[in-house]
Amino acid sequence: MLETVSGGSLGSVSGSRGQREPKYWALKQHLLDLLEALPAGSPIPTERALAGDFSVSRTTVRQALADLTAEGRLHRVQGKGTFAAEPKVAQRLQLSSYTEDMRAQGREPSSQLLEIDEIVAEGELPKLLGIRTGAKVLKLKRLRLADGEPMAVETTHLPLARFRGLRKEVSEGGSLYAALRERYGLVLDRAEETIETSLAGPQEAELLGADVGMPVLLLSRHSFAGDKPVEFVRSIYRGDRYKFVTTLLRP
Amino acid sequence: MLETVSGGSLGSVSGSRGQREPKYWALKQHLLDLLEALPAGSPIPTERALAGDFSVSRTTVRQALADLTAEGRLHRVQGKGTFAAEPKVAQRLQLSSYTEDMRAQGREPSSQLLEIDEIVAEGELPKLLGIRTGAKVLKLKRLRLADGEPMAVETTHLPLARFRGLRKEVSEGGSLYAALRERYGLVLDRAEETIETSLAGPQEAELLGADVGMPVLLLSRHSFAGDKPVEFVRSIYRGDRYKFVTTLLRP
DNA sequence: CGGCCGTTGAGGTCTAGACCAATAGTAGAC
DNA sequence: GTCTACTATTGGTCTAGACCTCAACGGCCG
Repeated sequence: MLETVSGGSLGSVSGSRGQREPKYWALKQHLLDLLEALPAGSPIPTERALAGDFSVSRTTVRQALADLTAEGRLHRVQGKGTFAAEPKVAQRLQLSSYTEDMRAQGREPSSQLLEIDEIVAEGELPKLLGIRTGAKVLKLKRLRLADGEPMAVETTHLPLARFRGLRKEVSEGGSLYAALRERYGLVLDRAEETIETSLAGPQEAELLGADVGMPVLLLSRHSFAGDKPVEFVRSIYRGDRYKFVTTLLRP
Repeated sequence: MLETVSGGSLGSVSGSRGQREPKYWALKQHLLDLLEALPAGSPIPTERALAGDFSVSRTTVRQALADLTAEGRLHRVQGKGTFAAEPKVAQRLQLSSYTEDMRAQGREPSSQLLEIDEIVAEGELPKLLGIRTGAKVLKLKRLRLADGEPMAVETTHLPLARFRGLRKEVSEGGSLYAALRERYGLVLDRAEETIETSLAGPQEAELLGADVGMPVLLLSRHSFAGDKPVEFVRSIYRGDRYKFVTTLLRP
């Protein structure tokens, strides 16, 4: 049976902390307690059951569930139910390829090439890649996976003029960084990264197997080899399943 | 007058992309277009006005507004209205004090000491600080500001035994890192940081002047001086206003 | 046996309206 | 003139119910 500690139901808690305590918030706290004792993947009661048990409307239940889903504590599947989510996986912030990153964590990396195109540089791209507006840019869009699970959607931009033939190589499934190193003799030695939050749109949500509106981590990487810009990458990671780890050293 | 490009209203868009296009999503896209042309701080129409103009229920309008608020595009104030939000501010990821960080960006840093307590180490804390369970820990909770704006809520844990007298020093407004350096001869030379997403709870939201449920960046920092752990910090940053920047070098 | 199909039940979207809480302006009392 | 109290307006919470899509199960038919 589901009950709060404070008496009968969730209703009118307005005496405990001297302030408002919305019902959806109380329900959320209760579900958090419940989740403590639940292994990942366990189903939790249905929306309608929770509404009945706690004598609130389904809308109120959904407000609590939406919060917990956005926090990465729940996983919802239409037609099936709502389940306790998996814990987060760490992603090391370092100047290495995706493949190296994942291997170092004992996960099996793979990629799906979603899109490969030659586009015309405009907006912020010319400045970032050190080329003129209108120059050709190689745009790569890849879905990154670890152990078969979608991890991130990565969009890479490279100046096409410097890397003739790269398109063919990457199309055939080669590693981008390996091709840069072996074919062009380039080793990336510096990168500027920014990390910020955003929300998953329908396209990203579908690719990542996530829910629309889920918080994501937006990672932008601007890489250099010998002070010349080589690539500009924007990656979208599921915020509920991944976190970034970095080690800082005093110079 | 507010109108979509596709005819009269948002209703029944179901022919455009062969799939569902929820009304709240269409409204959200429309508002994003509107925000493009709006300076930060401008008010947008009220919930009831939007509901009327687009012939949808207020609940549907609120779903669109909640998304945009979580994305940091809108700022909502009860009793006043809904406004276009400010753009993000960068926060450099480096092994330095908050004060140094902010100064380097030309912002005036300040702090408010919210809480200072001696607690007993339990859970993960003993391992992180290299002490035994039950040992005393100095817990500092501070609100970090830049130019008077709340930036983050920072909770620091230090092993009390190594730093007798630190409590008094910090209570009197001294800089923590300066005290460690000058009084205990300690220079932090390494830190492990993790960055992940979370949602603001009522307490953090109030301190940060943000809305409950807004995505936040949760930064954990584990700092060392000569291989001995010195502090463990958890900071909560507003995800809509700050992003983290770091430079990575090939060793 | 195997595939089709309807039923059941889950979450997803949406409505129309209610009351609460905070804000800001205004009219009246002193 | 100033202060207080009222009121209109805003977002915040909540209800009770509707209809949708999607997934799983099971029985019927070939």
